[in-house]
This record gives sequence, C-alpha cells and structure tokens, in this order.
Amino acid sequence: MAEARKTGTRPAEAPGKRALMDAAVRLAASSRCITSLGLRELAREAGLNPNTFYRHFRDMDDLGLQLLRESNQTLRAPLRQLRRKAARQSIADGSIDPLQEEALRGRRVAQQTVKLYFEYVLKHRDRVVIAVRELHGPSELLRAELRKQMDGFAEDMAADVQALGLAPKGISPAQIKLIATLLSRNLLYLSLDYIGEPERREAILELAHEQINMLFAGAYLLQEMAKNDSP
Amino acid sequence: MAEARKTGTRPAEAPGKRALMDAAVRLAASSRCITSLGLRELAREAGLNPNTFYRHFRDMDDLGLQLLRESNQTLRAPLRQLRRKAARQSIADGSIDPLQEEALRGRRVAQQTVKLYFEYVLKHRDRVVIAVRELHGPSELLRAELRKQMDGFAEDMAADVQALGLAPKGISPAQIKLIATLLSRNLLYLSLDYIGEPERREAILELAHEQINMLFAGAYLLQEMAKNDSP
DNA sequence: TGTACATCAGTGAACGCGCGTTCACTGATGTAC
DNA sequence: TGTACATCAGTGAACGCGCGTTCACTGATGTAC
Repeated sequence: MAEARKTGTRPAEAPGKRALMDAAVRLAASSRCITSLGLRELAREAGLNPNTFYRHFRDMDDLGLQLLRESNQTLRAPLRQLRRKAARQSIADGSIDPLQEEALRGRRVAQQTVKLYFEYVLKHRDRVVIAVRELHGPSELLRAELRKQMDGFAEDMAADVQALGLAPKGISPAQIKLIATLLSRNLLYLSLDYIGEPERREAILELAHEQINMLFAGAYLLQEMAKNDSP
Repeated sequence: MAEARKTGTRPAEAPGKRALMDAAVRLAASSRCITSLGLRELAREAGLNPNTFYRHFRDMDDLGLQLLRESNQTLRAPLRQLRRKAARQSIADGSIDPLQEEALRGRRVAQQTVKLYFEYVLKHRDRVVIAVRELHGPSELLRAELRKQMDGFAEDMAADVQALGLAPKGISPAQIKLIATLLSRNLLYLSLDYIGEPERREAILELAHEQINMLFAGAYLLQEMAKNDSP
C-alpha cells in the first residue's frame, strides 16, 4: 500500500483482501478444501475481523475463484518461458553430428523443460496443491474454472511444441494437441508426487521424461504405420 | 440383516453402520470431501441418531478409510476380470492372417478393456468420484491409502499384460510396469471425464485408446532404437 | 430347557462452543465545488 | 486553497443455530450353566 500512495494511484488491492487470500492459501494447502474453509478460521489466520471477509468476497466459492485465477496468472506465462528457455539452451551446444542433433533436440528440450517445470512447481507448491485438489474438489464452479485453465496449459504446450519444432517430423497438429493434453495433465499429477515425495524426485523426473519420449515416439511410429498401410 | 439371521450367523455388519456408510457415499459424491462431512449431517441423511456414529467409527477419517477399502474390494477384482474377459473375446474370431492377428490382438484387447472399464466405472461412479477426490484430498491418511490402492491396480495391470501377452514383443517387464503405472492413473482421470461429460464419451474412449497405443508403440520403438544404438 | 448375565446397536436429552451473518459504527482517502 | 460529502476498508458486539461430544438409558441377541 505504501507504493500505491507513492505513485499516487489508488491501491489496486486492499491489504485485508491480500491477507485473506494468503491465509486461504496457507490453510487450504496444509489441510483443507477451499470450499470447506471457515470464514472465521480464515479471518483468525489473517489477523482480521471476521466481518472484513464480506468487504471483499461474497462467499468461499468467490474467494476460491479469485485465488485460482491469480494462481493461473502466476503460473501460466512463466511456464511458457521455461519451455522457450529450455529450447534456447538446447540449441546452443551443437557440437555433434547435426542429423543426430536434430533428432535428439526435442528430447533434450523436454528433459530440460521438465526439470525447470518441477523446480518452478516446487517454488509454488501451495498454489499447485490447491489447484489439483480443487480440480477434483466438491465445488462445480471451481472445477470448471480449473478445467478451463488446464485447457489453456495444454494449448500453450501444443503451440510451443509446434513453434519450436520439438516433435518428431510429420506428427500432425491434432496428434500434438492430443499429446499436449495428456502431458499437461500427467505432469501436473507427477509434480504433486515431486512435491510430496522428496526422496523420489530423481525417479519422478526420469518417469516424466520417459513418458514424454514414449508418447512422441509412439505417435511417430503409429503414423508411419498408418502411412505404410494405405498410401 | 435378514439373510444373516436365516443363515444363523451373527450379522457381520450392523444395519446402522451400513446406512451411515451409504449416506457418506451419497453426500461425499454429490458435494463434499469425506473429511469435511458433518457427523450430524451424516446421521440425518441415514435417518439415525447422531450418536450411532460413535458405535462404529472413531471419527471421519476412520469412516473414510473403511469406505475406501470397501470400494477397493468392489473394484479391484472385477477390473481384473474385465481384462481377462476382453482377452478371451479377442482371441475367438481369428479369421484373418495370423501374423497381423498377433500384432493387432493387444490393441483390440486394450480397446475392449477400456470400454468395459469405463462402463464398469460408470456403474460405480459415486465410489470412483470419491476415491479420486480423496486421492488429492486433505486427509494424509486417506491419500496414503489411495496411493497404495493405485499401486495395486498398476501391479494387476502389469501382471495381466504380461500373462496375457498383450504388449508388443520384447518390451521389458520394467517398461510394462512403468506403462501400467501411467495408464492406471490416466484411465482413472479419464474415467472421471467419462462420468462427468456424457456427450464426450465416445471421444474420451478414443482418447484413452489412442493413449494406450502410443505408449506401447513408443516403448517398442525406443527399445528398438536402443538395440540398434549399442548392440 | 430355562434362567441369569454380558454384549452391543441404537436412542434421547443436554452441554458448551464456534459458526455465519447482521447491524451500527469509525476513520482514512478521494471527489466536487 | 478550503470545505463538505461520498466511498470504502476495517471494527466490535450481538443473534440464533447447528455442531461434536457426553451421559444414562433401552431392548434385542448371544452365551454360560
């Protein structure tokens, strides 16, 4: 709020609202579904009067929705950047045979991306845990919002895979979209394991990587077979 | 309870306990995390005195655990049988070229199994929805139980794929286990979509099938490539 | 076969407590003139 | 530049209600002798 006054603009967000949303993140991540949080419980955690809640939210679903949208903004763009960063890095050291280079590039980008992805997820673990919980949670409203967000992630991934040329040659856009849908889901669930089972992190990374390879290799092989079947 | 008296044995399960568990299934499936159900709410739904709860359960986690174990018993063995049934059916009509036959068999079994699987899931939708919800739910106890159950499903699948010879030749047991782990998860989530989006059911079936094909084809290709790399 | 006792599912009343929601208030900031 | 008014975040007290838990009870069934 201090900066808000300095710049002369009205504060975009009341401190109490911020405090309530942060409190919700803390409580929901550690133990609850958002929708089953108590209003007084929340106010207590935030150090505010219970009544303050009503200044900013209609009910818990309302707060949940705002929270999930905020999380989405925090996560979506940075995750795209991770992919682009990984793609750039993997171009840099083109020392070996350029033909193999091409074939291996997608794989290396994938591996890099997954690693960065899991690290990023770990940094925002609370948000991620909450999102997954609500993805199958009791509130239809929140579930719908999250399904939409998941679609967004999948579209990003498909677009990037296309734009950066990460898929084996000849895989159709439709297949890429399919793989992206599957992967964005699976990576989300795997990232939960990554968060929850620190001792297995290496193995989970490996698993994710393997899964990506299998899907792309599989798509490639199936498509080649289809070509030979009826040319 | 009637049958129990007829056979002369003591009833294995009090009717009140049954009523409470059924009420919990109804309430949790339609709107809540198990752990956030109210004891009085439950008793009301079951048409019983609130106090009866304490005759059978320590707390909600206790009820949840018993519920999940019961569901597991309802689901695990029948799902294995589905696979065996599908495998038997797919052998029956061996009219075309036996070589292609062999290659296609795994695929057809997979397709059959997935179809039967989704149908079975639909029949037990409440149980399945609850299980997935608690798989990422707030109770550590229930999450652990479900992780164990998921491992069980994956092991079943891997064992069946091996025993029934459904994987392409030469895929290692380790790879089969990996694929089974991925698939048992993904099929679970897809089955939620199947339940929740009736208009997309055909598409979801197709998606599941495609995914299975890609994973097995991918595993096959990767393994062939590894062979050629360093023989 | 009968009787006395133990076990156990289910009842009903009562408790204190925290909940969501309401109302009327405060005090700071922004806006009009 | 000053003044009057509106807006809005946050407060504090109060309400009625449903919650989880307890205790003492009932009545059916199983068991010992």
